[in-house]
Amino acid sequence: MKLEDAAETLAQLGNPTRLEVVRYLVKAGPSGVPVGSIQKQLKIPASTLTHHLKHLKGVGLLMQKREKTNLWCSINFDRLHEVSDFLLEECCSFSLRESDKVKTESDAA
Amino acid sequence: MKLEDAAETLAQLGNPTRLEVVRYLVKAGPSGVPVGSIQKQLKIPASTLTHHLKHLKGVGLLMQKREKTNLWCSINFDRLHEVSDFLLEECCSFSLRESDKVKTESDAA
DNA sequence: CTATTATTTCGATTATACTAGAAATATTTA
DNA sequence: TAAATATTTCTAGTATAATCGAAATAATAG
Repeated sequence: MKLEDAAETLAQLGNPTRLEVVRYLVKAGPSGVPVGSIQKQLKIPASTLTHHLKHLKGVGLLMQKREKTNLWCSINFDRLHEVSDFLLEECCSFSLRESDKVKTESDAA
Repeated sequence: MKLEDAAETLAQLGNPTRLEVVRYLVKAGPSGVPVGSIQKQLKIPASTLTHHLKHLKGVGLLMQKREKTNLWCSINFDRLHEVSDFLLEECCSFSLRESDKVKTESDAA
């Protein structure tokens, strides 16, 4: 995952309203829930919710599928894993050489 | 971890410049690096960097320790783990009852 | 076609974030 | 004290995001 994609995805997760939606969708599991149910359960105004869902969809965290009048929403678990992994990847491989950690003569140049 | 704290932390991670800093600090490992090294390596203007470091510190992702003229920065790995865990927690426990997933008569009320 | 339900678009307000240059401050060394 | 290095504060321009009511648009059922 590219850093900029990760940043964009994290930014979308970094809004309390959206994170609440994500959490709700995670709990809902793969089958998902209709937009209207999210709206009523979490008490988010419809237009606000649509706005946020568009954001989540934009970064690939949300999948939608229409069935009759309902638009079912579900989390893209793979995507969520990718982001989570990005945060921790390389956590255990401290690869900077010591010489890069302190200001050296060449730094000053 | 409370949802709002998680959201705030994710929001801070969701800026490309800050995420780059975080990645750099993760690579640097527990011993960390001075502010100036980050600034030169990543080519971030000093004032911009200070600004971002303050944000990271604000959500507990960054630890700082002065030694002579250098201010050493290191990642709070535990904090990073917490956020990462938040994203995935409950991922495998789909706890919404089916009755909550579809609009019901009581929904309409 | 009409009514009903579900969702989106529009528009406007308000707030907050990113960026970085210049000047200020701190800390050490000579 | 003076000089050098390191970091922060100040300030300001610019951009982007969050919010939500009202109206518009789908989609279906009768």
